[in-house]
Amino acid sequence: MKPIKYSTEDRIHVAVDCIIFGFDGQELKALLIHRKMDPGLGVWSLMGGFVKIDESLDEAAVRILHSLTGLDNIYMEQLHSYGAVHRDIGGRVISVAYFALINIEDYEEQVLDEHDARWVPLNELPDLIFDHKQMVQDAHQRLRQKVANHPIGFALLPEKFTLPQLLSLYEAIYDAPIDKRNFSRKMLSLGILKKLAEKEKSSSRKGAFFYVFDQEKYEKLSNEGLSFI
Amino acid sequence: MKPIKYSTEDRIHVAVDCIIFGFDGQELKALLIHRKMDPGLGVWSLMGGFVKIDESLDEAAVRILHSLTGLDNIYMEQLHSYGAVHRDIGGRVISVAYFALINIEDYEEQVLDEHDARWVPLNELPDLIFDHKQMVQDAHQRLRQKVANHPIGFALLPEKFTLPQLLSLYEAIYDAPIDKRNFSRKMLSLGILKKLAEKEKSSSRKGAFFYVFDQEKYEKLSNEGLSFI
DNA sequence: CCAAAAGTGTTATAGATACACCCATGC
DNA sequence: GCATGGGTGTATCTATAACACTTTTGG
Repeated sequence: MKPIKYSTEDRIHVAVDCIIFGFDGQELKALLIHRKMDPGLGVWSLMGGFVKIDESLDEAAVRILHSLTGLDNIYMEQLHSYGAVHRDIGGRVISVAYFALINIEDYEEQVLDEHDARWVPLNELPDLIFDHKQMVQDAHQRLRQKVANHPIGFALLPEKFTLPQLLSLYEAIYDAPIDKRNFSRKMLSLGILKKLAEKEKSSSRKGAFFYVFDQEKYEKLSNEGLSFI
Repeated sequence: MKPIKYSTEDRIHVAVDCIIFGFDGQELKALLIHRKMDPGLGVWSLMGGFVKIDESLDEAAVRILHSLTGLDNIYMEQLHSYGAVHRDIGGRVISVAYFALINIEDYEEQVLDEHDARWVPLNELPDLIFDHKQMVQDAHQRLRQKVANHPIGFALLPEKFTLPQLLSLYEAIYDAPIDKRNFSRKMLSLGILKKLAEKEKSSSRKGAFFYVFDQEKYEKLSNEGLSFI
């Protein structure tokens, strides 16, 4: 770290807040906690923390996500920075929001209790502290845009997933029904899904074939912009 | 301002840097200055400044834009926050980048000299300080996405503009030729341009009709997403 | 044999693309 | 009358949207 050469005035707390999305097969959910510090102790909140002087914004986001979920190598993207003067009643804090997509099955029940955290469906959001509800809504909006053109939805599903599961995910994200014939034709025509011989048998007698996302094929194709959905 | 309740550790300089776009009828340009402070005095740079403790990020962006251009009520949008630990050699500084679209004719030559500023075509960018070149490239990319779906390109043109001018603008933004018949059909079919009786006569003998962007019509239509171009 | 979910094909429509000629005017 | 840029129409193709029946199999 180089010595600080700028004046020490005008330095500001910078926080990172994480909108963590999960999908349980039915609904799109966000991981919320009860805030563990004053002001606002106990109020519903996103997971967050201050950026340390010797870590980048991205590193802070990874650290904060890890501290709540125990997970690494998670899809994460910077959303927006929130900088209203009085957005945090504890003092001047600028917050850089990140959103993350995790496979909800990877998330341990026990960690939920340790952090007093809960998965909450997006259409049943309680009041959140500060501007966190706005952040969740902005993240949801961004997710909708993004999954339409980028293969990131898979991060919300297990590694092996079925087309009906993928369809349900998109319907949950858009909160709208999607025609399954058009959907599967389009998804498969992108050429980035690898069909497995194995079937998922728990949700129907017939069983649905598993697929995996083929990262390599995708990178070959995606010299910019396939269109999903 | 409420008293600071959080510890004074971990406070960080937060800067705003502005990518200011202009269009001279031919090329898309960015407004660059020679940096006026150490470290990096004299190096090509974006216009920027530290966020003050009692102003929001958006306010800081407006202030900084105004200080360089004298302009108010300018289209401006937050782009991204840049937070690598050593991105600024003068100390730990997180930068929130904003991009602005201005009508280059509104910008006074004299202000250029006062600030040692210059309009530089995007494909002739010199080396810029820190990560500013990345910021310009990210902003250009975002502008491309945005003008495809939102009526913000008009902010780069005079209030009254012709279809050929608008076409040139889009061609400059995408750095690609666009068919003028398809373009004007599509633009006009959106129903957000008002044709004036008056013609622009300086660039052709026949003259091209002026249009103005019809904000009201747009707001009526745009309960989400027209598709431009 | 039946209930439940998986899988599959065709038609209609809208939007995108490609393409070339006439028009109006100042000189 | 001619050079210059402005303006316009049509045909093709591709992508999307709408829509319903057959298949599989565990019980």
